Amino acid sequence: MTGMNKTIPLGEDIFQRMLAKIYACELAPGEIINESSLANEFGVSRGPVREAVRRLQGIQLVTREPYLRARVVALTPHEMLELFQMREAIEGYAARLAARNTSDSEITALFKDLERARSGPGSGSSFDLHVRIAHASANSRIIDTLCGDLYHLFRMYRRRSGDAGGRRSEAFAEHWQILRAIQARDEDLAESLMRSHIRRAAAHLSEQLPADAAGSVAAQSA
Amino acid sequence: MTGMNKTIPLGEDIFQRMLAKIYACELAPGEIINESSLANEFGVSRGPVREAVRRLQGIQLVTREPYLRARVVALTPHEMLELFQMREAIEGYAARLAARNTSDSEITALFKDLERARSGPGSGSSFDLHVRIAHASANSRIIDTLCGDLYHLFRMYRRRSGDAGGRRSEAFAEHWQILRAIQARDEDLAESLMRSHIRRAAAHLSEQLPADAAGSVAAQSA
DNA sequence: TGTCGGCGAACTGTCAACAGTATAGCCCTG
DNA sequence: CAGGGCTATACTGTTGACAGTTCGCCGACA
Repeated sequence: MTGMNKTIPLGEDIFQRMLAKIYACELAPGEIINESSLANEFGVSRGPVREAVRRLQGIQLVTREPYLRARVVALTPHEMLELFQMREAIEGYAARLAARNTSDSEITALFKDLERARSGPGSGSSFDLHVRIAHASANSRIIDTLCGDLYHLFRMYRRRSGDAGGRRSEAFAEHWQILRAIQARDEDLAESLMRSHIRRAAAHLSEQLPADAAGSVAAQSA
Repeated sequence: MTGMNKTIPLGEDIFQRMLAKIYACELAPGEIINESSLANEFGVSRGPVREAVRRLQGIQLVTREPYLRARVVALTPHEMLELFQMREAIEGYAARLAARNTSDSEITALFKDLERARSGPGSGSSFDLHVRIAHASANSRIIDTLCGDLYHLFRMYRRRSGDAGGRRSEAFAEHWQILRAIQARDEDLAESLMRSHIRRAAAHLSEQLPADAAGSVAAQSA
C-alpha cells in the first residue's frame, strides 16, 4: 500500500476538486467563492485554496477584482456568442491542419469512433469529435487552447444548452461531412464545413437562449 | 497627499514588475525563477511573489512542475511556428470581423495611423496594427487572447527575431492591403490577406531561426 | 580513478496568525 | 419614514515560520 505515492501536490488537488465542483454546478455560475469556507470544507489551509482560485482565474473560469469577492464566471448570451466565434476561428483552422496532417489510419479510426458514438450513449459523444480533431491538428498550442480554456467554459454551459432536440442527428451528419473532407485532404472544405457546423450550433443555441438571458444577466446585476 | 490612494494590491504590482523583467530579459527565457530571492529583491514576502508566478504560469509565460523549479518559458523553433499558426487562425478571423464591424471613420483613422507609423519610430509600430485590428474585431475574447497571452509571448521574442531587414517595407505594403480589404468590406479577402501576411512573417522568421535554434534548445537541455 | 551512497543545503509547499479593506447593519438626523 | 454617516463584521491580502522534497556535494569503496 505504501508503494508509488505520487508526491501529493496539495494545491493541485484542490484545483481539480474545484474544477469538478464547477462542472457539477455545486459552484454555480455567478456564485461567490469564499476562500475560508472552501478551505475548511476541504480540510486545508487557505493557501492551497488561494492558489487554486488564482489558477482558475488564469483559465478564465473565475473573475476577480482586487479586494472584491471572486465569482465563478457567468457568461452573458453575448459573451457566449463571442466564445462561439472564437471556436469558429480556431476549430476551423484545426480542421484544416487535420486535413493536412492526419494519417489515413487515424482518419479511419475517427470514422469508426464517430459511427460508434451515434448508437452509443448520448452525452459527451458530440463534442468528443471536436476534441479529436483538435488533437489531429498536431499543433500543441491549438490543442491546449481548445481542450483547455475553451473546453472548460463550454463544458460548464453544455448542460443547460440543450444539446438534445433535432440538432443531434444534424450534428452527426455535419461531423460525417467534415471527416469526409479531411479524408479527401480538402483543407478549404474541411475548414469551411467546420465553421458552418459551429455557426449552426451557435444559431441553434441563440434561439433558445433569450429565455435564459434574464437569468444570466441577473447573476451579475449588483 | 492622502487623496485617491489607488488601493495598492501588492501581488498585482509584483506581477507587473515580473512581466517587465521578462520583457527586459532580466528574466531570460529558460531562466530559473527563485521565489525567495525575488521576494527579498522586491522587498516583500514570498506570498505575493508566489501569486505572481502562478498568474504568469496561467498566461503560459512560465512553466512549472510540482516540486521542481519554475522557469521562464523558452519556446523552441517548432513551438514558435505553432504560435504563428495560432495567430494565423485568430488574427485572420479578427480581420474578417473587422471588415464586418468597423466603422468607416475608424478605418480612416487606422489608415492615418498606419501612414504615420511608416515614417515614425521603428520599433513597435509594426505589430500595433495587429493590435488595432484585434480591437476592431469587437470580440472581447479575441481581443483578450491576441493582446494578452499571445502578445506577451510574441513580445518576448520579438527583440531577437530581427524585425528589421527588407521585411519592414513589405510588411507595410501588406498592412496597407489588409486595411484596403477591410475598407472594401471584403471579409474573405481581409482574412486571406492577414493569413498570408502572418505566414510570410513566419517564413521570414524560420529562415533566420535555425542559427538561433541551438541556443533555444540549449536553454532547455537539462 | 570512477562510481555509488548518503548527507546537507536550498527550495517549494503548507500553515496559522496579523493587517487592511469593503460590505452590511445600525443609529442618528432631517 | 427616508437618507446619510458610522461602526462592526467578514473577507481578502500579507507575513513569517515550519514541513516535505529535490538537488548537489563529499566521501567511501571497488
